Amino acid sequence: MYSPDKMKSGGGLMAPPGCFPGRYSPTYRSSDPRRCVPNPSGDLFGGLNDGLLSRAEALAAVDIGKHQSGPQPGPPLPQLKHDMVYHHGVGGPPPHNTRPHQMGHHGMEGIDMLDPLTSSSMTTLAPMGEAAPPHHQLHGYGMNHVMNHHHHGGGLAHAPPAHLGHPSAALHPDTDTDPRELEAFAERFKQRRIKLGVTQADVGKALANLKLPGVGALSQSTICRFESLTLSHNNMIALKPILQAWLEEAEAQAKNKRRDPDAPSVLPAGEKKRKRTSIAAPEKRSLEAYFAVQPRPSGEKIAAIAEKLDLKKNVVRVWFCNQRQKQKRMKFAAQH
DNA sequence: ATGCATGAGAA
DNA sequence: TCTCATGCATA
Repeated sequence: MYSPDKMKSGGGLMAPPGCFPGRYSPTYRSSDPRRCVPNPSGDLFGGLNDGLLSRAEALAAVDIGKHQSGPQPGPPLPQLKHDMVYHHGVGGPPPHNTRPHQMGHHGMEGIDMLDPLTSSSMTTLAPMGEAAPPHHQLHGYGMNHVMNHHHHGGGLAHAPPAHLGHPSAALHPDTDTDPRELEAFAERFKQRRIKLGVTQADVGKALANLKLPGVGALSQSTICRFESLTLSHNNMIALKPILQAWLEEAEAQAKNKRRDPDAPSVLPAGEKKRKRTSIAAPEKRSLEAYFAVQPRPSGEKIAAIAEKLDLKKNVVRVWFCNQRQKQKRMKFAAQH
């Protein structure tokens, strides 16, 4: 389960005054010109027989077979369509209108009607295979001071919700960490933002003009993720006060009709464009199969998988990292 | 809106 | 090496 505990531990809210979003320099290194190479030889599953891998391969093979070979009663393929659904299935959702998950899944492979078995067992509240790694760092991303506004004598942040999956669990006192509160805020935020006629990107940039200590600009991506609650719990909590501040400021200005005329928009001259590798569907399915049996493959395993799928090892490694992050993000929401 | 990626900090 | 916050590029 997630464990927002011990974050910002013992006053050590390391907030390097120079470390805030929107800082680093562009480090494009045109990593690799190679794109996705859809398994060339078709020898996707030859050789390499070591436990998990072969098991995963079987899954992957089946999956692939279902899509390119022919009809097969495919076994439970862990369909990791874990796209967060920030819904607290609990009893009385206090304040907020029911917002249907607004994730517009555009180009996703149409493989959702696979098997309700695995999906259900996962979406319920499965704490995922994570044995709760005892490390949580909430490193400096400048806005620490701000998010700091919630007391706690200097020790740990807030007591972790000692309940797990109890529908009627206790409502901890900390309103700032309450998922329902966050959800409600995100909803309000988006609504009011739109009312102001401001885009997500605008908000991101405007944040820098807020001059809040240690708060720089954020990207459209982040604002979007905040609104759609696709950030980690801690991330949501950290960003809330900042966005709230912006919202209030923006509405205040709107009311006064005073639109700041000075536009500091110094359009950054064009730079190298980073290219995004795109993993082809077949490879992706294989990766998902591997992930199902071993979310955290060793370096060698990764190398093996990479070679099999004819992908760069780093690409595979990053894929697993991102996969873990996704499966984990807002995971706690399911418990609330 | 989301996939793949970077980089800092912690293990 | 992993996690986590975050971003660029793109569907």
